[in-house]
Amino acid sequence: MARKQEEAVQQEPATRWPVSTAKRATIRDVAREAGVGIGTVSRVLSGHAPVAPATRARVEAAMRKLGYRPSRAAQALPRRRTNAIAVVVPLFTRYFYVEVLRGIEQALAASAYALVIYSIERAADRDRAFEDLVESRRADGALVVSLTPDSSQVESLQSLNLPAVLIDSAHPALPSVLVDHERAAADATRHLIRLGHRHIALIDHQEDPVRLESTSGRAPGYRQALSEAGIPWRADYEVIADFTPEGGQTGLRSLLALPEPPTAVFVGSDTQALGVLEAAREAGLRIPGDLAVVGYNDVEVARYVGLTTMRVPMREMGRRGAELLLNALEQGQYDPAHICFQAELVVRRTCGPVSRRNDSSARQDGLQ
Amino acid sequence: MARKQEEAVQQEPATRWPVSTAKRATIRDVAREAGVGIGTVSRVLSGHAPVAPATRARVEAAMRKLGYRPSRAAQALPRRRTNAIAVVVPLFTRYFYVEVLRGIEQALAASAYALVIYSIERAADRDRAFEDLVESRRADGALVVSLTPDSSQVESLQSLNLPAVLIDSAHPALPSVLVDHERAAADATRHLIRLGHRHIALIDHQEDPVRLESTSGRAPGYRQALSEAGIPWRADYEVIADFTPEGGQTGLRSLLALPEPPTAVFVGSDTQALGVLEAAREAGLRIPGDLAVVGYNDVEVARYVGLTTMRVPMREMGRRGAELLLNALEQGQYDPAHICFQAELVVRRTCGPVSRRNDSSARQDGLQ
DNA sequence: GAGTATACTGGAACCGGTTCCAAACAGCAA
DNA sequence: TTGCTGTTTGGAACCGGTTCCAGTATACTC
Repeated sequence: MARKQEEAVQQEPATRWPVSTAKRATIRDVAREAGVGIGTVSRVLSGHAPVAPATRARVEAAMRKLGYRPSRAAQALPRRRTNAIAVVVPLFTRYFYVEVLRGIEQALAASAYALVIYSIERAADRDRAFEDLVESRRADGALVVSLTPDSSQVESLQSLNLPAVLIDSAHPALPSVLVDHERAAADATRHLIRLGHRHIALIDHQEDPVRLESTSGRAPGYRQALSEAGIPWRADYEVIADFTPEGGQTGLRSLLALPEPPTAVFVGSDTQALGVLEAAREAGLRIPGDLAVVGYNDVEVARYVGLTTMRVPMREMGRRGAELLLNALEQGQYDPAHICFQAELVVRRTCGPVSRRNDSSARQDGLQ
Repeated sequence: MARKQEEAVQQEPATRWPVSTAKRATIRDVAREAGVGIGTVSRVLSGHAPVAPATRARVEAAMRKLGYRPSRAAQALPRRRTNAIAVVVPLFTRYFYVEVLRGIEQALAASAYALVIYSIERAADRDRAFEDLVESRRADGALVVSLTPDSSQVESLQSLNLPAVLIDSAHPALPSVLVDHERAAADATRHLIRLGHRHIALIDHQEDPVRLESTSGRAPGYRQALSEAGIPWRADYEVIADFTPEGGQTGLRSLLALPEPPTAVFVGSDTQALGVLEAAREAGLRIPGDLAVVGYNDVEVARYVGLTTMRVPMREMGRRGAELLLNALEQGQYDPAHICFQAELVVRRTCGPVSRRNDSSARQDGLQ
């Protein structure tokens, strides 16, 4: 009888936080205390304009004495900038997005910008986030991950003078950082072909529910690599499955049930690939002997599981996107780049030559 | 010759974003357009005070015509609130923190609050974040994850009237949401004891670099369970390793090198437990036959790998913490709770009875 | 000693909202 | 018509900073 995760609430004497005690000191209080004008205090704060050393010292003493802290809200108004950057990101939990966020965070850490997150779980959120972002001018710029704003949204961004950079999505009017998914998929498939495989299946996931256009490009790349090699494309070798290990698992099961099961699978995400490995083990297949598997993304555990996969430079993408945006903010104009990263094949233990018969046809390393 | 992940930059005609074109319409513009006073426009916006239907319609028409959007920055000043909540979170990449964030996000999605993230990677960041948070009043409240503010920080939070809730850490003056790590560790160890194990090791990680006090509680719980069962504690069975799969791997290797290696390991994190499983496989140990493993957290892949582990309700913790904070903001006073969640043992495939000799002593399910 | 930079400084005006007070107006009873 | 509520409305004052202009003091030149 499993104990439920009950939560024990320990009551304590009610901790009222002082509802309206100490009023914060304002710039005028400091000015009075130091016997100077508010302009002088402001100058001391910003450091832009010259202030006599003696005066500066008096003002600083007053600030310290009063525990003065400038209010960002008040600064934001005349400065016309919030010193925050908004990130619009779908499906917070997926490794890919977390990694991108991490990269963004790294780039922003050095700057003075705060990070405001808009998480999108459903398509409806998407528009709400854009609304809020654009309307409220809560941030000075936006990073949009894996989401393509529609033209009216791009228009409002522009008319509001709100610079935005797309990461893993594209729009002609906005700078973007992307991965050549199509080429990556082709490379992954070519690797399997070079290993001698002719029966190569694809297990991919549906596009994210919030991403309106499907630009994944994995299927096109896969097909192209096949056709290059003169391998006929087979509809029954292309499986769409959930973006979960279980999805991959059922995906592979259905492939193994075919009259002529594949000897290799290219899986559109490592998350699914983990399930593929599990299903293979469960079916008694030896990897890579009986089945070769290539994943996609290079998730943290992939290295550990020994999964051969296409490494997508997720963190770098975030970093680069943030840098682009910071530049734009600084310069007042876009760096007009569309930066395209290439995924890199990482060979590990889950793929090898097609069978023991022709093991001389290729070796596991030095292939690229 | 592996192709490096080069980035191809495609130049495009410089996309200058209009530097200072359309000035945003202000509330005064709307008032003029609609032929009313600014007060009336404000009333229409807020909906608080009564406005004659005809007037409201005129104002709304004017707003639409001018594309008017109220500025949050301007609203924040007189309202004395920013409608944002700050989350101070260490080590963004760890699954635990991402899950907590996810829970927070869920709770906040319904509210009108934006989410501002302060990510802490080094101890120095911690104070900087608090400084910024407190000083600048960028948010109306704060959620602090796994970090214990020092007393001066708590003081400034209180003197500034900034409500804060701690998640996975505690302070007498602040509400908190935590897990009973000690009990959880004891439960995990007891489970192994009940399976008949007497040689039980602990592999744990150092405290997070940014968390000053070490309140993990895993070692104490482990030791307590041992002593309850009359099993002598052995220094060589307690290993501290990096918070990575590799850490777990080397941890287990060192345990296996002992003259009397353990038959079971309780690992302080699933991340490390994955490495433990790998090291066991590599050493030719059968799991759970030769080695029983219990992890900690119930990371996403744990289920999939079949890892028996203590489930920590990470998302719930985030959600609950955010709710506490939202309540505090709404009511102007703290819900004075210290909420304590219990971790739950999730039995999967990585632990079983001590050896084949006494396999009748316990069964894998129905143990709790 | 007058003339003129130069270095500081004070504070009004402003950013774009909210709030509140007083005024305008409508409706109704006396 | 007058007096008295009650509803709407206008706009000044304010939130807490920044900016800029004008003014004062000091220094330097001739």
